[in-house]
Amino acid sequence: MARTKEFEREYALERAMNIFWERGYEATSMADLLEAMGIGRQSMYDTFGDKRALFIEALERYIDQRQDEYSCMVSAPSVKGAIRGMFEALLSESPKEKRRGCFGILTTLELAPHDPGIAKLMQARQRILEDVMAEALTRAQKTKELGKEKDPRALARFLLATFSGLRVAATTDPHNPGHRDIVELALKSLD
Amino acid sequence: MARTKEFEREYALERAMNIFWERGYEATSMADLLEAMGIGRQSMYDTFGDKRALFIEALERYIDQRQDEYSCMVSAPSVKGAIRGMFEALLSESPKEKRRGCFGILTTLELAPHDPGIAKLMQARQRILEDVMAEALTRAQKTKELGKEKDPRALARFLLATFSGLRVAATTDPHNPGHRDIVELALKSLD
DNA sequence: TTCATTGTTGACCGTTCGGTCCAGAATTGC
DNA sequence: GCAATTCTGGACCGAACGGTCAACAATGAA
Repeated sequence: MARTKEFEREYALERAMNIFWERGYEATSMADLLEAMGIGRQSMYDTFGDKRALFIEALERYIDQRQDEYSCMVSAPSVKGAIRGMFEALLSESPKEKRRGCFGILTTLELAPHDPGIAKLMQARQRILEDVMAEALTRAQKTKELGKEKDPRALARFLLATFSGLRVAATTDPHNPGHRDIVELALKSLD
Repeated sequence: MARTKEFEREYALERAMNIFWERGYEATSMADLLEAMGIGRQSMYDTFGDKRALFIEALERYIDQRQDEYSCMVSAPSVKGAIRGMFEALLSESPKEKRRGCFGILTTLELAPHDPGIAKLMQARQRILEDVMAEALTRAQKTKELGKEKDPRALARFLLATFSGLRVAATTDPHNPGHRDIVELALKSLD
């Protein structure tokens, strides 16, 4: 019994996510966001609350997307192959994609140290990711793909940390072919 | 034949570095900086140029300090011991120190993607760090501490990337004791 | 002592910030 | 049709932003 919205919430949120991802929270102005989202100022405040609330929705959307990606990959028959695939996918990104960095890591460093709410959010999401990978490695042990003397939880922590490090390295120097060394040495931990 | 400065440039720069480190570039205002540095507005513009120039000096100071730290450590007789020491030092930081994160990684993600000058700076510094570590590992090979079948350059890349990843993990979750797993698995690459 | 030079101080600049207000347009139930 | 409700667009808000300017204080060579 009232007027309908002229824009799609999900589309606008996707655009906002990309802007925040590219520039970080502080460097992104409301004007930037509104232009990218293609909506008016008031529509934004009515629909999402304020800048911080919009940011958190965008961040959660980003993490959901990444989590879906990785969960999907790791559910493949060969867990080792899937993990290699994750790393290879990063290596084969274009320099532009590498330059872009990781929205999650950026947020952890830019906001989490001063924003307990965001810190909790990132912690919780990190734990979920670790669980998914640890479970996959446990599965790999059952199929004898991974030696039973390995500690799946420790391996999951190690691989995810190295993955983060590789992300940072790729952002610093997107054209450096030496990053393959990082992947090969990281994957040796599975032998 | 003119008035002398009432403040010490190095002291003021150190303070500015800490503020930028804690908050990042965008979230730090000139007012924040001037208060922390304890100097007047005009003194700052006369001495350092503008906000960006001050930031770059602060960033270089930070990287110099870290580079001196690591260079000093890896020059110890046992290279393996020194590398373990680097990781252990991070693990034994207080939660507050861990939360603080790494100024270099923050800058790489916040500014480097849009600021070619800063990107070049970070790339060059990363390469120097890699060289220092690769040379130390080569030295370790000569003293038979490290097997001669290893690739020092690849190992240096891998260890530095994992170190970055550990830094990010420590920032995300400063109280997590599981980060030791990352260190132990990373150091296995030296066996 | 004089005077050119440099450092300090605080007022001031235009711009941009995130956020609010309100008038009017569009939609739906009656 | 009407009335109730919601959405939209633009004017507007005070505050904070990075940066400049000009008056004044300190210094040292002549």
